[in-house]
Amino acid sequence: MQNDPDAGGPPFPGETSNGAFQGSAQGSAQGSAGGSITARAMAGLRRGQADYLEGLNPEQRRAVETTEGPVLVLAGAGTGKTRVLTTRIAHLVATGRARPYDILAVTFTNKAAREMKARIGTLIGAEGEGMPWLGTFHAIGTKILRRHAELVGLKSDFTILGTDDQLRLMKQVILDQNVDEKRWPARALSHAIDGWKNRGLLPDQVPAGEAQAFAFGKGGALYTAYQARLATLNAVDFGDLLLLCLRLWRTHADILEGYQRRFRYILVDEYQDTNVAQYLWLRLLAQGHRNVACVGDDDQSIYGWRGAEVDNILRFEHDFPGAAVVRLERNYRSTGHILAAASGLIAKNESRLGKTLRTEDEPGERVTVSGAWDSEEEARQLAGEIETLHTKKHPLSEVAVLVRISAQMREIEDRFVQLGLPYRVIGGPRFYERAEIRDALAYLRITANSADDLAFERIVNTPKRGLGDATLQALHAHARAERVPLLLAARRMVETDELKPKVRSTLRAFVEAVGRWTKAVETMPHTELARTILEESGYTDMWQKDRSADAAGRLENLKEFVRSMEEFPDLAGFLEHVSLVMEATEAEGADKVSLMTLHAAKGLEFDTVFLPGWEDGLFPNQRALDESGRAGLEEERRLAHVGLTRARKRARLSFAVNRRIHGLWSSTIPSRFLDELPPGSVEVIEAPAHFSAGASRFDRNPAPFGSSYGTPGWQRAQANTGGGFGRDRAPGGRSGGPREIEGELVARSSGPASSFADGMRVFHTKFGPGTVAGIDGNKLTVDFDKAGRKMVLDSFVQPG
DNA sequence: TAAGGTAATTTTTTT
DNA sequence: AATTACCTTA
Repeated sequence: MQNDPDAGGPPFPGETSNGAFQGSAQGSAQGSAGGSITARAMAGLRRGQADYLEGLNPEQRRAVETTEGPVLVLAGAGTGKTRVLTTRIAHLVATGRARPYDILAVTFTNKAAREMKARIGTLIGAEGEGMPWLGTFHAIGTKILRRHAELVGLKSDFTILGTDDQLRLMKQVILDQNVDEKRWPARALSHAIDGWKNRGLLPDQVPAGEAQAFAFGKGGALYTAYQARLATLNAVDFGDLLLLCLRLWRTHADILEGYQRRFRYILVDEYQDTNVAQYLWLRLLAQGHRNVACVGDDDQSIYGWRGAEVDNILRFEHDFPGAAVVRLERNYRSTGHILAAASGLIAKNESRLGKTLRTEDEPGERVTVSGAWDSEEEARQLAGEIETLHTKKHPLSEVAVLVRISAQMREIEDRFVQLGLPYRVIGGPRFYERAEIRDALAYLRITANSADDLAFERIVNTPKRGLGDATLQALHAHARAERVPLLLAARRMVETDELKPKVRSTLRAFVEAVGRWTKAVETMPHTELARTILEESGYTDMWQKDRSADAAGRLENLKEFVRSMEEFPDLAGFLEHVSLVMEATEAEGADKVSLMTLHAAKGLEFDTVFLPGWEDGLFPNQRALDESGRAGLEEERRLAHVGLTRARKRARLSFAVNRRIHGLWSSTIPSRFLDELPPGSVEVIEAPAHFSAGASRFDRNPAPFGSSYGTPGWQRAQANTGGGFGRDRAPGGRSGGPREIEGELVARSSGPASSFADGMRVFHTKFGPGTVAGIDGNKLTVDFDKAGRKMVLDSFVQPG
């Protein structure tokens, strides 16, 4: 790698393999009137220009051409961020400043890495191996760790654990340390450890107070024990892939220096999403040549809840003194009104570096806001509108519905199914996360590596063989005492009389089967081996016998799984890929509506975007507010900004006045974000004619929000919907018929906030009779005769 | 051991 | 409402 025979080429744009210079000259010849072709080409050459730089705006160009020293590129939504990144790499290579393998380019997702690879491929013609150091933080971390595994106490073929394996391991550790798993569930502790790892903290670096706050003061001990277990299994979790790099570099300065020297140029995508560990990782590497370019957008930081530090981007200039800061503010995606709405909203955030997106596109349609009686109606409305668009030849693949939480998807999907509207859900449980795939993987893992205890445990009784808890306990005891893997322990125990005859023979059959498969690794093609294993183990049989609805789908997934193995040369190669790239390759191209969460939508764009559920509590999400206060609100606002900026031509916001939350109907008020939108770019839509009869108050009374949007009337409506509308809507029926809403509102706003009082006897449809014990706005605390003390919404309680 | 019932628990998600 | 984890019982 250090000595590349092809590396000596001169830094001369005209001679790069893609023919950039020639292409430019020809292009000019076509459109040029005069005879100065050569002169102009030479001039361009002198300035180091090639046609990959053409079409960049001045800021983009600066971001590409400022190659030396630290650079922070603040790239707003739709400003050509990826283009800048890829062009920058092409530029570095084309001008001879670096060879592809001198450049470290990190992304967060495999998808982003893949896209960047493809785009660089078309720019400089170097495919695949051309950029060995382009990848996700974790992929590159893995690559580095495999080279120096022994220095951090691992073998170079260590396995990378997924989340479920992690949890399984944590459970064992908890058991070992005699911690009550009821009080301290494995999930919580795993999460804590993840958090520490995200902050770059090894077990001995965790602040003592913090470590003691977990598991009766044993937090630190558990972390240490967990790491020890990982080491004995020759395994790492995702956090380790970065954390152990840090440890390696801190303890072996020579190795660090090697990497610092190797990476002449460093590029980071989505910098606003980096956590502390990633930040430290980068900072160590960047100490060498200090040519680090970070591209990000503080206004699109939406992963604070999983450890991303917006601060990293906010203090870049402080960390890298003398850094050049380039702002990309010209948006090439959205029309004027959409951009104005998004900008106006995000301007309400206080902690931001500040950018003002602008466009030279036409204003276009205004962002629409519409209300619905309840979430079902909202779904009907939205689906109806999509159908209308579709009949007007709007491709469905250019329509997206972005929701705050996945629970919102259900009603929308139901409606789509009813109408026969083709749709696809993006995100959700990943292919490799599905139970059947993890099971199949576990079979392959135990076959490839007989010491993989976690895999063994997962499938020893899947399908059910009668090897339950008791058997596993015995195996564990033996394995621990002898310090051998479970499979080996099992192999020994079937030679003794420790186990009951029946269990013994089943276990023997299982152990022998695994042995057979392991032998077959050498002789049998790996896809055939996989098929054999799934067949012989009875695993496919298990699903074939399963009568549940999704069994067929699972079998289909298994087939797809085996098929996907074909792309890899052997079993080991496949397993390596799978541990890091946990995603399915989705069939693209079909004309379908996309349905996803706002988080999943980052980086995507569509002509038309629907954003349902803009209600306080849902969006901004109450929990985010409760847990992170103002910072939480700002992150929610950034999420709204991300949602709006996904739209090229049309953005449609909506809210429902009643929504089912955890199965209970609650009345809701429109999101505060709606009020923060610049009124000039917003159009409030009144009820379309196709509303189902009587379902909407907009039908009979067209103007509760109507043209008076933003006026005191709107404000008042907002202030009162919570207490006002819901009351008429006891679950199970619309008692009393339609109301004159406007009159009701006025009356309400001057009247008392609640018609309940402490000590009043009330009746709740679900919890039955009870006594009011407290009132907080529209929430009542009620001591129910049967159900005990509950917090309920007054709309479901009747005086009684 | 495994099925079946009950109680608890609900954001966002990548690697 | 729906999923899921846990606990009881056959």
